Amino acid sequence: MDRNKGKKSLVSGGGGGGHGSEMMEAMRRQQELVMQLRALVLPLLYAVDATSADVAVQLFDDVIGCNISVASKLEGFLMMTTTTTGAGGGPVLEDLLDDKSLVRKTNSTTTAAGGGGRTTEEQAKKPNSVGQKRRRNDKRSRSLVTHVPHYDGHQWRKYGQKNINGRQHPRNYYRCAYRERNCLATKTIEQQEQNTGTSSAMAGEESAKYTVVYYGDHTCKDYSNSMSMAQTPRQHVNMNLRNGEMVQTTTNAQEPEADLDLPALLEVFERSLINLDDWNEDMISSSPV
DNA sequence: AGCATTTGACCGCG
DNA sequence: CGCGGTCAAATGCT
Repeated sequence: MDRNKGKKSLVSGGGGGGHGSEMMEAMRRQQELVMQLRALVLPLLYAVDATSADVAVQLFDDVIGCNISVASKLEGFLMMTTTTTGAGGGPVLEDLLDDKSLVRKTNSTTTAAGGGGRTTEEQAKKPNSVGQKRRRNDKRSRSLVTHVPHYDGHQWRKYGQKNINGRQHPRNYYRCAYRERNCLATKTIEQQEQNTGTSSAMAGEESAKYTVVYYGDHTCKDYSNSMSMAQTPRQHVNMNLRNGEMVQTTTNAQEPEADLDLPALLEVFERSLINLDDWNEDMISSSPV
């Protein structure tokens, strides 16, 4: 069957049912573009003027916050409208059916003395425990290359690190910090191997590029200040550009969501719908720098 | 003391 | 069977 699994059928012609899907894709694309712009601008701006860069961080954060908030509500709205039969709206619901946590581990496994000193006898004792690992869904993944992989406006928690064969740098696995909030968004960050010209060794650290691959969508609530920050002083964002990572320890995650008029929003977006024909979901934006 | 990160093991898929 | 993704206890950090 010509299901939309194999290819991106929803962005091809634009005919038929889902304007909402196109709008979701437009929102996602907007997120990616802003993120790329942020990753491109911030390091340069910080090298010049830290104060202006800080303002830029707030602006970027605000833009992304608005975008994600709208996208989240739009997705919820689409799921409500498509209901069960899903006349033409299918892909979102279908993707959300990835219930990996349905089974998890049913065994108690109290003897799991995991971590560093696990003995070999214990792993033989529990063949069916330690949860079901399912291979990541490769569809709907969005990747980008950036110098600052942490400037995506979200808060992530690292849950794994793997050494990929034949690569210098390991691959880091992150999940949304609000995974308990049914947010299944994950991402992987992997530093690209660069053949440094032996001239400047520290340039490798400073201008290291990272391949960030995003999986899933953020269905969590508002992650931070979102769109009502014009009045709030908001906390400071610590940025360690030397290490290439941003330490952002926000604790105000309990901000309620703002009310949005989704029908009006849909109307606005229908009037200015972005053309998505040339956007691949696998776009590895080779930013030439 | 609580939480995020680390890190070895487990497991599904190709 | 090996690789890659995830889990979860241990460890480190604040």
